[in-house]
Amino acid sequence: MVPLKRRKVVPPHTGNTGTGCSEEKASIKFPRVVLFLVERKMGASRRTFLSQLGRRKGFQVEELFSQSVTHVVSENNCGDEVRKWLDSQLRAQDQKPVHLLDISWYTESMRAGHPVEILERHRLQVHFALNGAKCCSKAVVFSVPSYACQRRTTLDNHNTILTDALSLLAEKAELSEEDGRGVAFRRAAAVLKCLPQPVTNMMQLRGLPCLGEHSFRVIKDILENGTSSEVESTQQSERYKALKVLTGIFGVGAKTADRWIRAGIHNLRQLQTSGQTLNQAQRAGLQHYDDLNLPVTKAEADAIGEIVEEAVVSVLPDAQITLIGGFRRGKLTGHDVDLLITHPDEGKEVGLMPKVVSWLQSKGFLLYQKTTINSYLESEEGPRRPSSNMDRFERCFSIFKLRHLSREDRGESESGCRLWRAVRVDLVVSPISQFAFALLGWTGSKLFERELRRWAGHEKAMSLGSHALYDNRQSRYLRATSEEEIFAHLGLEYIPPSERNA
DNA sequence: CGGCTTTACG
DNA sequence: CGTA
DNA sequence: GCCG
Repeated sequence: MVPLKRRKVVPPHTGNTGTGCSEEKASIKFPRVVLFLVERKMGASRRTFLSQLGRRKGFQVEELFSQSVTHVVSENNCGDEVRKWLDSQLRAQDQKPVHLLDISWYTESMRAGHPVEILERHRLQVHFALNGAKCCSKAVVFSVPSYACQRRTTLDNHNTILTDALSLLAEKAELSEEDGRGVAFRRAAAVLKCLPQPVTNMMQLRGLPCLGEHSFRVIKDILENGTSSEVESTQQSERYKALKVLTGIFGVGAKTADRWIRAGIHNLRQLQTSGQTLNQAQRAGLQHYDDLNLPVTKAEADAIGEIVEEAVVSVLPDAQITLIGGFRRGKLTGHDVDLLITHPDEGKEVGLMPKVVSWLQSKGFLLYQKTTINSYLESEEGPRRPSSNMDRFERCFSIFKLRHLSREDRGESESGCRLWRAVRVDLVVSPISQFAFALLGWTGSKLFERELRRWAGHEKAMSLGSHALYDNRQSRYLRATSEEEIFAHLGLEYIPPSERNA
C-alpha cells in the first residue's frame, strides 16, 4: 500500500501551458479539487516539477490562476502575501472562497495519492489575529481560535456593518426560541469583531471558524449590495417588530411575547388595554419602558456607583465596590449598571444586601427591587473538606431613580422637564473567597462567558460558574484570588476586561 | 446527528 | 418563566 | 447555524 518512493525523474522542461491538459492525459480523479501553485519563493523549476507530479497522481493543476481554482498552494509565503497576490489577479467581485494551503498539504496529498483532509497546520495563516502573530506560513499554527475566550476582542470593531447584520439574525433566532442558531450567529459575529481591519472580499474569510454557508451568504450580499435582503425583510417583519417591542419590557421574554402576539397583542397600547395580568417586574418594566430602553452613560454609571458606595460604606465601612458588566470592559454606554460588593474579611459581607437596600430605599433611590439570597454549599460529599464555609451570594435586581446629571444645579428645574430617569441596576455581594469568580462571571461579555464555560467543560473537563471552578478529574474545586489565576487554571492566555468584548 | 454556559432564586 |  |  505504501506508494513507491517518488522516483523523481521528471525533466523540468515540459513547459506546458494552459489548463490542466498535459500531453499524457492522466485522467482527473478529483474533479472538485483544482490546484494552483504559487511560483513566488517556490521557483519555476520546482513548481513545474511539483505540478507534473500532481497531474500524474490524477490532480488537476492549473498553470494560470482563474476562478476555477479551488486550492492555492504556496511555499514560504504567509497568508497575507498570498491573498494580496490573489487580489491582484482577480477583481474582488469575481473571487470565490479558496483554500490557502501550505506546501505540506500538497506533499502529503501526493504521498497519499489523494487530497488529504485539510488540517489547521496546512492552512496559511491569514494574519488576522492577535498579539503580533508572525507572518510566516505554516509555522506553529496561529489560527484564529474558535473559542471567543481564546481571542482578544476590543471595542474597536472594524466590521460593524457585518456584525450588526449577523447579530440581528442571532436576535431573530433567539426571539424565535432557536438558541442553537442564535449562538451560531453570535459566534460568527464575534469572529468578525476581532479582525484587525474591514473585510472587503470573501477570500479574506477563508479559514475563519464559525462562518458557514449562511453567514457567507449574508456577508457576500452586504459586500456586493451594501445590504442583506434577509436582514431587511426581518426588520420589516411585523412579527419581529412586535417581539422586539414586547421583550423590551423588563420581565418579558420570548415565550411571553409569543403568547401575547398569538393573543393579538402587538404593541404597548394593545397590551395596556388587553387587561393582561402583569407580574410586579413587568408592571415596573412597563411603567419605565422608555427610560429603561435608553442607553445608560458611563457618567450615570459612575454616579450610581457613588450612591451605592455611600450606602455600603455607611453600613460596612471597609467594604469594596467594583463596577462590573460592560462598563468594566470599557464601554461608554450600557443597558444597565452592575456593581459587585465584597469585604476583605471573609464573612463580614454576610447580611449586607438587605441593609444596603434599606438605606437606598429610605433615601428614595429605588423604584423597584427584588433581592435574593443564595446560600451555597461548596464541595458536596467529595473527598475534600467542605473547607469550612457556607458561602453566600446575595443579589438585588433593581430600578434606580437617578437625578439628571450636570446642570441640575442651574435653575433648570422649571416644570415640564423631568428631573430624574429610571436605570436598571444589579447589585451583587460576594464573599472575598469567591470574588475573582464573581468578577470574571459578571464582567462578560455574555458570549465571552458562554465560551469560557464551554471551553472549561469541553476542553478541560472543568465546570466554571460565577462562584467557583470545579475540576472533574481531580474531583475538587480550584481556588483563585484573581482572574489571572482562573485563566491559568483553564489553560488560557489571560484576556483583560477591555478585550472580552466578543 | 447531538450539542450549544451556567443554574439558583422567586 | 424570567433574571443575571 | 456551525461543529465534531
